Amino acid sequence: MPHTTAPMSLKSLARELGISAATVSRVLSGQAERHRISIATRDRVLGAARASGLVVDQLARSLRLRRTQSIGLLIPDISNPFFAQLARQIERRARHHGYSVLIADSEEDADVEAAAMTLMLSRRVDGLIVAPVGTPATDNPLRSLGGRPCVLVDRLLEQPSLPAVTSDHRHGAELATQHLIARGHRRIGCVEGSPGTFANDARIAGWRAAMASAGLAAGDDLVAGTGYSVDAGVAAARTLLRRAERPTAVLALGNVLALGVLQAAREERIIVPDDLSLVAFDDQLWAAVTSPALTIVEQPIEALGREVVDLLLERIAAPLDDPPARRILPVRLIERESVRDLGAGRVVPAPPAQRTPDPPAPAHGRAGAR
Amino acid sequence: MPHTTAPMSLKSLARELGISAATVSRVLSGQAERHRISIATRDRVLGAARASGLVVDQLARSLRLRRTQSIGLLIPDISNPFFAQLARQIERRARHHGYSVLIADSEEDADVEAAAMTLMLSRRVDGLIVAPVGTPATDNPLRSLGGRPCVLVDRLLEQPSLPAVTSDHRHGAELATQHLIARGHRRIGCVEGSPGTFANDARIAGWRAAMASAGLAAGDDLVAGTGYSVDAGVAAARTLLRRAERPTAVLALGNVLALGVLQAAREERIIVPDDLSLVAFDDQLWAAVTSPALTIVEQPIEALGREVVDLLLERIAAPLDDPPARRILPVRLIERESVRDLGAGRVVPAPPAQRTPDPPAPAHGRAGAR
DNA sequence: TTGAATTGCGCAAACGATTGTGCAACTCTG
DNA sequence: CAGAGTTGCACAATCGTTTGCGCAATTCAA
Repeated sequence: MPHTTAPMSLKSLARELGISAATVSRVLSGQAERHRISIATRDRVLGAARASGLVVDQLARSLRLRRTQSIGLLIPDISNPFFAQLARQIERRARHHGYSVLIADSEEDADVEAAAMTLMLSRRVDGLIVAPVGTPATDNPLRSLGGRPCVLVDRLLEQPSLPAVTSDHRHGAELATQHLIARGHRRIGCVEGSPGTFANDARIAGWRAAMASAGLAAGDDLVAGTGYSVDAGVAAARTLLRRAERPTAVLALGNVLALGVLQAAREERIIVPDDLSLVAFDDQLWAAVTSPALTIVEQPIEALGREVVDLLLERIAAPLDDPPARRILPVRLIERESVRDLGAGRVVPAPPAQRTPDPPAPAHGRAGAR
Repeated sequence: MPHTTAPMSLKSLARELGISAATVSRVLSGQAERHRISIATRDRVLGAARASGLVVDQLARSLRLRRTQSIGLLIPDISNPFFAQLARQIERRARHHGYSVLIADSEEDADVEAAAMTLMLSRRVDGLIVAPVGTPATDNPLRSLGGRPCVLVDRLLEQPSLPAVTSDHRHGAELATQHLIARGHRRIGCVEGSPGTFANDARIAGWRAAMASAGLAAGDDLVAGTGYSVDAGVAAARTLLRRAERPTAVLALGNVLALGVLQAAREERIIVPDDLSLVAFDDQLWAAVTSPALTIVEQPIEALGREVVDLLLERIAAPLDDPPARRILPVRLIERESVRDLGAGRVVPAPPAQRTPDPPAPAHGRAGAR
């Protein structure tokens, strides 16, 4: 029978029962045995607590215990599907361990990030999971968390050496590039996200490595991009596609960027994959129904969430475990229809475009529905 | 100069300065004037606070103030792009007003929802924003929040009469249906999400109304669907597409469902929009690059977030404002390429096969050649 | 019958902030 | 120079829990 009006507290329950708050507290926290509370008293407390719908105040509890049973999550853009899914996995795993999650969106802005982090620390989160915007300034809270553990996710940082969990961005890019090279592509461009962030730069490095070991040029004229938005993707793709020597393939270092590439290609009347092959990062539900269905480097989002939470919780339980562990999770390539096989080693220059209707592509790989 | 080791508190700062915590508190909260703290003391406090990187403990503050400056957000699936965007807007607006957001994902499960809500209440959120899973049981916390305000979003509820903000789901469905009817469609199906949830049912009602006022049948044989997932969408679309009298158009009551429809159509070798027109709900970045680009009923997500936060904060500031306001925000139709014009008023029957009442599962849909 | 052991629980001090009240030490005023 | 007014801050209670310590009352042993 819920009292709609009663902001019942442990204290008031104790008063009603004519016993001390201490006893109620001990009963409710299962310490009845250890403190030799009589069975009778215990049952009376339990019964009354249930009947009144008592929920103990976590605020007061946290204050006393110096532990909030909550963690902070700092994400650059929660509306980016990759981070949305990651956030979901993290929240789910944390809940599984009895932790709540305080989420903030840094909007890829270092100041917002710093402010949000300070706020979370002032709310006494037990630990922090951060996908950092970039290398933090010296007065950034990331550098002096109040002794509370912090684990990075998706993006590593050199400067403050913190434990981290990411997927193997570099290898993902290598895989994608090798895939294209094996299908005869020689000029392969990159539409990048935010230069300077770890995931982005690692992917660029992977691309460069693969190109180099195939003896191919990987100059700056093959890279463009200024951020993880569709518009930035469109602009970058346009730049690349208008180069004198147009790439026959591009890597889009993010699924939102792939949308930009697709859109730019439409505008320029360039057919994917006939005139331009495309490999994108981060699988999404819709990646199988774009035209064409996208070949994708998939990150293990669920594993990322699980690992990062577990790692943080380990640190919370036993701090000061000095060597900041780094877990790099494997990625895999999902082949769909956005890559054209140019045949053995031949570079086929793109023909002057002319719009052909979209072929009724048959369904292929299923989007990663978890 | 950040003390990496100092968990500085207002209290300890006061001790260091040789003054009382009361004074420090008053200075830090800008009450120096009102309490006639001398300029000298004020500056000494401010300086020391800045130098030591002091952040006041919000836990203790909240306990004393009986106000946490935080709100809870309960979402059925944060990885659904619609809710992810909504969450972002809500978090952003709340932050703008100085509130933090505690997010939980109910996974469309009433028990998880109830547990999460209880947890949030025990963490003393000042208010709650909920997209409810369904009509809550009598012992659901939604029915007896501890006197704290709660605003629903996206989904209304009849039972506990709470203020709410949604978009005009019903009118959106009417718009979409009228759009199709105006283009000559007569058999228009619905792929629904979770029957019983408000948004879903309102859309169905809108569809029925539009069909009825055009004198068209809107029977249950034109509706299918069991949830907001791609797989559910595929299954529902398959059911519809295999009916003896196949619809010439379908409404997908959610963007993820549209992906399912697209996929099912591929499998059945039915070309969109040539053989089947499609209108979906909730615009997404990728909706413009699917094949074909999707005609969409768009919800004003930013406005939804803004309104729901503002409404909640009003309630927090001045509770007991009895009439539970409901704000219904307008939607609009974005025309793209997934609807075919069948010509003025001509009823183009789907392949006029033999009239079989509800065949459970005919072998395979005809190859939609025409 | 008495001292020791056991049982069952309450007292009170934290945790770290906020705030109404009080009280010295000045500064005026006449 | 005495009383009144002002200035500048400290005291202590409070928010709701948790927990070390202690103390009555009962039971037991001798």
